[in-house]
Amino acid sequence: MSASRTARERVRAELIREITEIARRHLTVDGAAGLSLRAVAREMGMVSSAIYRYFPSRDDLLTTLIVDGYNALGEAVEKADAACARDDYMGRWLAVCHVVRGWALAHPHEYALLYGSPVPGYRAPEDTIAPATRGVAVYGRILADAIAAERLAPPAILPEPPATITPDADTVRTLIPGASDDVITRAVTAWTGLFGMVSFEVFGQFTNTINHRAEFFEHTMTCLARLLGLPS
Amino acid sequence: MSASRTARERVRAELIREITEIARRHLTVDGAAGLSLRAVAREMGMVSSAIYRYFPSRDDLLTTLIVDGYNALGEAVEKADAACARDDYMGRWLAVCHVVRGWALAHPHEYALLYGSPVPGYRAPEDTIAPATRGVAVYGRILADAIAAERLAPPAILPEPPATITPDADTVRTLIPGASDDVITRAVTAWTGLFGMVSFEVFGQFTNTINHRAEFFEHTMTCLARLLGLPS
DNA sequence: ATTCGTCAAGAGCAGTGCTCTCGAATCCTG
DNA sequence: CAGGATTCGAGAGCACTGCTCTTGACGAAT
Repeated sequence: MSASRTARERVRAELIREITEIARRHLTVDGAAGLSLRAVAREMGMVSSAIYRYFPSRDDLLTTLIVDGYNALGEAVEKADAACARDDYMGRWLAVCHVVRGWALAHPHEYALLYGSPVPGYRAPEDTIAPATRGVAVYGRILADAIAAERLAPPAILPEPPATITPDADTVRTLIPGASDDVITRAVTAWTGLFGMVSFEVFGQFTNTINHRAEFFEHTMTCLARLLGLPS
Repeated sequence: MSASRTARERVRAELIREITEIARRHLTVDGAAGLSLRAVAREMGMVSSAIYRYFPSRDDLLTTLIVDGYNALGEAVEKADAACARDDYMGRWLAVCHVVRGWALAHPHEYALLYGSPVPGYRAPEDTIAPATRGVAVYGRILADAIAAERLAPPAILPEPPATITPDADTVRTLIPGASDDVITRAVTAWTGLFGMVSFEVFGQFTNTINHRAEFFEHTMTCLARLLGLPS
């Protein structure tokens, strides 16, 4: 029962892989709503009903694509972070920002699937939340490292967060050990700022407005880092 | 040719109104992908082909819904701003934030249509860009008023933006007269931060993480205002 | 009163997700 | 190795979608 037992299981795993591969290609071309089980089956030389042997519904196929997307982005984030000097906290943050933006621009439909409007009658299953935390876990590690090295110096321009959010901050603190409530809220603000910026760009909110987007992005992410207190 | 010429045009306008009304109700219930021309026609006691007398395609119906959405949100923003003292710049900004968040939570599918992933093969026509600027115009006016009153004092914790983005800043400056490039970038950062936060909440990115969302939102928006330099 | 434009209705096309049944191929067990 | 159990692909079919085209009826202008 190591990698593959029977021949049937081998071909089954291979078929599942091939289906998701074709589906991902259709997704990147036509978007989530254009993903058709019948079209995938047609391309595989199968009949549509045969697909249902491998994916009980279209939503399940979509779910694995979402999971794959989170993993792909998460892995890219991990690699970008790993390529930086451990004590270059600002560089690590900017690397994460750039790889998120780059991945989103390279795979806009997949990005939309992860961070855009949820698809129609689709309910996000439990399987998606674990891989979804992969990217933000890296982010938390960067901040935790900076805190541990006493290099995080957030500028004292903000009011203290209300005590109401302490329980929520506790949840986030599992990702950023040692962070105060103030740092937690700054961290979430910067994180949502990153994705807000990327979403605005990917979803076309910047058309006819911001054209030097790479430079603009670079600068605004640096600003968010400053708000966070990351050392330059 | 004043309000209504012939009886035929009257009933035609009324039918268009009724179709969009039913379509909007279907939209808020089932989402954009669940919006079906046939279902709308069925509810009106019409046959599906009759709808095409009034909307040449499903995308055109969607476009008017998008335009209506931008106008509804824009009008809400305008009203919220108008209800504040003109020199309470922080209050006006927070009012805008709250009304955006409230409207998004009350109409998640419509919000997704405006600020989420663009629908499948749908290309945003020109008609949508004008109403889309209604909300951000209010935002620009708030900042412009604060600048004119010399009450905008952004904390000097950020690096100067690169000169590359000056042409883009010029474009935004038509909305915020008198703003420096630095203020412009801060303003865009705060604006995307607002929508990033709202999108994360509406699209379910905060589930199992941030639960005291109203308080959290209030605080983070205050932080963004501080970054902007709005007086408390 | 007749002509002309507008309209609702219906049939129809091509496509979708999904279910069911039916042989055939494959696997596991005796 | 043989037989029963599982799994699988194929096909038909249901209910639904957006959209097109034709047909016949109604109302308004000439």
